[in-house]
Amino acid sequence: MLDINFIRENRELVKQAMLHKGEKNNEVVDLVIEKDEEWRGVVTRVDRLRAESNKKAKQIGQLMGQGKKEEAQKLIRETGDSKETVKELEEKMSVLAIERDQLLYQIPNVPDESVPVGYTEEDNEIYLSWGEPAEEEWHQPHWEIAEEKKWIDFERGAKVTGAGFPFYIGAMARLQRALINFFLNEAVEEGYQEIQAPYFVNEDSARGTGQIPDKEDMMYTIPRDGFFAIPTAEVPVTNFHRDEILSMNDLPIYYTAYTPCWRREAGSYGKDVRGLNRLHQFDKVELVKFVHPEQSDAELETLREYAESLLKKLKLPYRTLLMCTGDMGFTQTKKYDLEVWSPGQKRWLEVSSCSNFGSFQARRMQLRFKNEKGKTEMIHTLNGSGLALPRVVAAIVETCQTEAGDVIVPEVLRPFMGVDKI
RNA sequence: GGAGAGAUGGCUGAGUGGUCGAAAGCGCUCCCCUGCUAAGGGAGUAUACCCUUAACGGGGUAUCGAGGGUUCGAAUCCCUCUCUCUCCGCCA
Repeated sequence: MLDINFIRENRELVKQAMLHKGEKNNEVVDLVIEKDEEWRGVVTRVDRLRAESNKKAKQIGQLMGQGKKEEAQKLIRETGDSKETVKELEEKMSVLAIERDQLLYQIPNVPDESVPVGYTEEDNEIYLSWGEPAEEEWHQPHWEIAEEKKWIDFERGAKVTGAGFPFYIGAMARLQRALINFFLNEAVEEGYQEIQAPYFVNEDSARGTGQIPDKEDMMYTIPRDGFFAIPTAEVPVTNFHRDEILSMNDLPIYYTAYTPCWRREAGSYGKDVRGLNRLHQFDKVELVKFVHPEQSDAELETLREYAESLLKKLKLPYRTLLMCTGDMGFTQTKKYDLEVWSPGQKRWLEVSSCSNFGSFQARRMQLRFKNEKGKTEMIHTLNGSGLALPRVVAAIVETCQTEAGDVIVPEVLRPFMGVDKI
């Protein structure tokens, strides 16, 4: 969420930002400022009343200590009338705070100045392209190749669990394991600390990274225990430092984690969901950064460059999009999407999304650090995929297939695969 | 799953109804002393919010695992929950 004081001082900027992100109901900005003013008024009254009764209680304590029981009794009789008022006001105060926060949660992060203003994916900017997308007609979509080679079993996955939960078999299972190892090794080499995270999180964590309240439907729930199956490692890893105050010397912190990801993907059907394009369970290696606010712009660029380097090493043609204001999501200030070329489908597939969240997530999580002046300040968080597996697998299978039908294993994966072709 | 013990500031640890936001020690920061890494002396050292100030600052409120209750007054008493530890059971 945004800082209420920032909103107060930048009312028009925040309203404008909401319009740019495609949120038409920007009068919530005015409402939250009104609500905050009301809340502050009540806080002031409560604080004053409590100060009075604290003072009296202290006097009574002193009198009791000196043995002046009768004088104390007299004072005790005088109290009590303000007690009711305090109680009423306290209730009002907490109701107002909740109402204010609910409004606050509806206000998205403000996009960075460098982000193009736009409302559909047409408005995203092609930031750069790498490699020559294969155009030959004989390239098959990966689901055909996988079926011929018996590499992926969607039917049995559907029988055992449901649609979108495939089995990977033999060389395909091995390829996934190879990619996980390759991605983790590269990340560690780059200076990210490898961590293994829980696959379920509680409600506070889901709120910390912003899945709740705005993207609640994306997650699978375990209601009996109040858990959510993680939709991305971003959730447990970013929440790792929730409610902490870090020292400036700790920064920057880089983490990488491999986890499966579960997404309900409610309401998405059609040709986009064929094969590995969109699954309910998939594997991903995630990258998370905690950085000094002044560094986050530069850190986003190095994050993007690192993610791109993985595609280069796999020799998969890709392009990088700078997402426009309307297409980049609620919590981000700036976001790049990396899309790999799928020669069998003749389309681009998103395999990574690198985002800067500024202090938006940190404020929800109360994740702070002591700055140069010894003051506590919100940290900036960033994350990116490095990378999401299924579409990379699809791209490898389609791109590296020869006309004869073999799939040539990318060189960097051969140490993990043990073979040159599958 | 059953039984018991516990949760206090960066850490260790005192505190069982009143002047406790909290002793003491350690750590850390600054200053003093000392002619050289040591030792000693002094001061400071949580977080959030409100009011006030141009600012430095000042005043106030809340927080001793979380939430609720009793009381003029709660770290301290009562209730609920969470977590940690020990023992038993079960188990990859």
